[in-house]
Amino acid sequence: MSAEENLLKLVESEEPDDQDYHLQEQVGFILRKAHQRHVSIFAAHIGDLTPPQFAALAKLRDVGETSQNQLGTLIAMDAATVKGVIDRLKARGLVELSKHEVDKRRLLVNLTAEGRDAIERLIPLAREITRETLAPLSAKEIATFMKLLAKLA
Amino acid sequence: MSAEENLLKLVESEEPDDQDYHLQEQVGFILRKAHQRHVSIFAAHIGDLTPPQFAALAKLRDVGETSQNQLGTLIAMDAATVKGVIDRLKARGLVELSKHEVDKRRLLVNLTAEGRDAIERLIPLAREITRETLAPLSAKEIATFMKLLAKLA
DNA sequence: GGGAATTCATTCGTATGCAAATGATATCAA
DNA sequence: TTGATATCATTTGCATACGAATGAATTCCC
Repeated sequence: MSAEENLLKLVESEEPDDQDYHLQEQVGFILRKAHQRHVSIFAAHIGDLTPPQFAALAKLRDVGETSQNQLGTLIAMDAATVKGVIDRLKARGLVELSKHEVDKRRLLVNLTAEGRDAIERLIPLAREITRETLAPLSAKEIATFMKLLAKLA
Repeated sequence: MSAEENLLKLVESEEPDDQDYHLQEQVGFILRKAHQRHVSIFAAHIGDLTPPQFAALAKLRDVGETSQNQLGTLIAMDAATVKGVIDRLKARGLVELSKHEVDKRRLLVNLTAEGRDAIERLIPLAREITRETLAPLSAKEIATFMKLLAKLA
């Protein structure tokens, strides 16, 4: 039975045959592989920064100073994860931390001059990473894919 | 400028404006979020096994006994990662290890009876996970999306 | 046959990613 | 006002994920 037939069955809630379960046809598995491929392309172009670190810098460039938690929300990282990312960016002098004057719970994060330079310099590379990641698709396919992927995310 | 216009520019290698770089429109970022969402759906249905652990069991069910490295290749994990996954499955009695008689470098992995029971029991849940992950899309969109995603992975 | 290159597995180090527990602060509501 | 709740941040523990280095075994090829 083809992958398409299996998917159709699945969506229509027909009774599936366990013999027809194939890992390599499952969204989750392919999603994981596509993500892996992208990370690999990213690393080939930007070796000294990870995608999450880049995301933090890029978002700080957009929104300016924010709290660590708020930044995490903006780039889809939980509090524990964002802390590690910010710690490492701080250790490299790309971001600086300060206390919120009014709300003493908050830890404000902002780009340093060096961090701003870095993100501006990296954005053209990031465009190339996006281009290369999408290279297997035609322009029309890219438009379709991005629309559907956004629905899933 | 719209996301679509930016993508078109990018694909056609026109000069982009750095002001128009938006993290939330980049494939990598959305791919990461879609993957996160899937993992979360997976955890809600199968709490005592991770997607990589499930993948290892499902693939062993397909192919039977294989070497650890070969299994890693089949489920897209490098040697270091697959070792950890197999170690944990072994600790739980779901797989068993043995030495290859001829090629003494190889470590053979196979399902135990318990492991086989587990994967058979979990496959219906995995179908439901796939269904729920794809729920935001129509049947037609699913077919399109899976085709394009496969091209990227 | 034997040295070079390859393959298999392990280990180490670093970096996400998330659940759960904790502490400090802020807000809400009776 | 104060007690319950909620929010922000940190820490711990566990599980991927991968590069790089290492050692053992095999294969390649002259």
